[in-house]
Amino acid sequence: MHDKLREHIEKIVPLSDDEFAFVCTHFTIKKFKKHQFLIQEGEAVKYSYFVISGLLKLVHTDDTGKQHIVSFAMEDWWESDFYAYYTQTEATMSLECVEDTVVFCLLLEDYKKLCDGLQKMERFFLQKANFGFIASQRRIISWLTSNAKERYEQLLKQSPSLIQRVPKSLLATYLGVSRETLSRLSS
Amino acid sequence: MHDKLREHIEKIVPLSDDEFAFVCTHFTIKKFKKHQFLIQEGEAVKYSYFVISGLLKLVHTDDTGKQHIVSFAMEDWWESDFYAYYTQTEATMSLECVEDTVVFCLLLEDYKKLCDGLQKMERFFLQKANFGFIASQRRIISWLTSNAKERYEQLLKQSPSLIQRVPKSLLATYLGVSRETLSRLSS
DNA sequence: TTCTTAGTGTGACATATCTCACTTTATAAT
DNA sequence: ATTATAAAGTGAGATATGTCACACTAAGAA
Repeated sequence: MHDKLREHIEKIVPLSDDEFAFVCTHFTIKKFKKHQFLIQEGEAVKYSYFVISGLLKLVHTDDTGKQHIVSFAMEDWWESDFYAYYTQTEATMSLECVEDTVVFCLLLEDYKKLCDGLQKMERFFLQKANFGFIASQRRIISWLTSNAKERYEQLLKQSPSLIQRVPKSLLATYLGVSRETLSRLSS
Repeated sequence: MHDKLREHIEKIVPLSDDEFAFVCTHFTIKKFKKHQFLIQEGEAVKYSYFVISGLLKLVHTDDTGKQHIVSFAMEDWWESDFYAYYTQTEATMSLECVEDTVVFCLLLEDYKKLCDGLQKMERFFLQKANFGFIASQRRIISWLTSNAKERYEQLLKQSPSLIQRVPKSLLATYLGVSRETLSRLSS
């Protein structure tokens, strides 16, 4: 379990054994079953999560009750309702298991201790945040430049594994088209 | 000039006079006229920019030559083609003045020195990156949940000053609709 | 197996948005 | 003041996508 975390961090900053041991003290492991919620809209957000295995969806529900998938989180991804997490306010999104999932949990308090106690980890989170920002800017560009079919093809190319694991109706919700339209596109 | 930068940073981390003096040595000031380019697609990205005054647009041009505004940057915003900047690769977006603009310029090298030399600044950039990510995630949600009219109204509410300063044809490009459609929406 | 539920495909029509062509109105330059 | 240029508005038809209704298939539970 912990190996995965170490590998992941060391892609960005190398750690000594002692340092990694220190890092580990800040995380707890949790396991969830398909359909369980890690975060519920309207409630507090205690943790940010690092996914060891499984698959999560981050969902925003609009006024009309329609669900929209803001992002999927698979192995090696960090996920949370980050605004609610950093500002300790109510969640505006829910985080739910699409598959049975194992995660490392990080309290905001421990996140801060980690950054204070080990500058390398602050460096690590900075790089993660920067590339997270870039990734979501790319998704915006994809919206601006492409129609539903092209966006679907881009997703196919970029995350072929996702397409195997997720029902198409969920992919539609992520791509921002109706499931009927997506169905017609793929045929 | 420098006051603006100091105020901006101190919203997140307090600085002593010495520390701020150290910070300043990493920046250079530049002035640009309307229509000038700070970054050109296909070229190297030397700097990230902090906007003192004026207005910039970050533009992605698609295969068909159509321009899409990825973001506007006004006073107190940081802007660049961050992927190209961090990875020192060719720009895939251009950055152009919508108005005469004054910026502080930060070389990647100096960005790194700043983070290494003063942990507070790394903290500052981390917070900026985190909230930048959150902001662009919100824009994605706005796309997923709203039609053109609603997105326009959200923008109006959220950045009323922008609407005064930019021609509607540019706003259309930012909102991802044709200028004709936007024109019909506002009437 | 049999039943139930989740996922998928498809037809018909409604709606949003785009595109192209043209006019009108501002704004800047001489 | 006059002319050029940028911005904005509008009509008409084309296209993309949404919605609703229904049929079909696959997969899990009894």
